[in-house]
Amino acid sequence: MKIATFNINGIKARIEALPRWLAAATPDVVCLQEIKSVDESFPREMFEDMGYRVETHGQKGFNGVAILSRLPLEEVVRGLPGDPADEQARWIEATVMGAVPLRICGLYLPNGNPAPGPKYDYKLAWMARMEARVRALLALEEPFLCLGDYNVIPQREDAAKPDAWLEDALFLPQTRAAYRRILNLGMTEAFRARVQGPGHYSFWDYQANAWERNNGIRIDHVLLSPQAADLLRDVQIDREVRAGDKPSDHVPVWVEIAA
DNA sequence: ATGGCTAGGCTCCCTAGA
Repeated sequence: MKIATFNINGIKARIEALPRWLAAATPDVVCLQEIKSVDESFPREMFEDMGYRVETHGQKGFNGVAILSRLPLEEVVRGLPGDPADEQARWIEATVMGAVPLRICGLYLPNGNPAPGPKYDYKLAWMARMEARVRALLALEEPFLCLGDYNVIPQREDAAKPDAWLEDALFLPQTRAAYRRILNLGMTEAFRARVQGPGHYSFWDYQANAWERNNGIRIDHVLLSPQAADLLRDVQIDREVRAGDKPSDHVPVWVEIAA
């Protein structure tokens, strides 16, 4: 089963590029971030016509996440548990009903800039809530994945110019430590389980010819529970998508799972 | 890089992104 994450930076703006990638890559499950749409405005029929079930958790203007799946989805949860007052649409969970039921968590972790400040406080609080949710899911001892736009640069090798990010919310020591706390619960980061070394990115800024200069960062990640890590067969970053017509500033990242 | 571009709001400039 091929499972992907893709921050599309607006469903309306990606109304051609997203179906183009789906047709070429044929993923079974896709977690989308930054749909920038309310549920009622999401063009679900377009994806249903391509064979996908569609579950959205949108909001007006910003954020918004969704799951597309060729297999039935059950037990959909919208919103990251732990703060009923949080109105930002950044988390959606569902169980993909294949031969092995697979819990999928699609996430759009807060950017957090500028740091320090209230936006950074929100990022760290959100990461603490995610840690609690992952801890609860791990207790079930079942295969599950948390994939999405983490807005975390894990290590220096994950940025073309790491020194430019030292004061940024994506790369501050506190951010990286909070991310490691989630990994240290027992989660496996799929890409680094398979690929070593620098030069692998998932985001290139629209500004300053960042793509042409390969000035990128790797911030879109797939985390696997121990039972899901047992099933990992492949992981890829579809970097060539960034060179297509009217691209998102992120590219898809996907895993192949033996399930 | 004190923001060079992109997206969405309900706009003719603002916020937000990373």
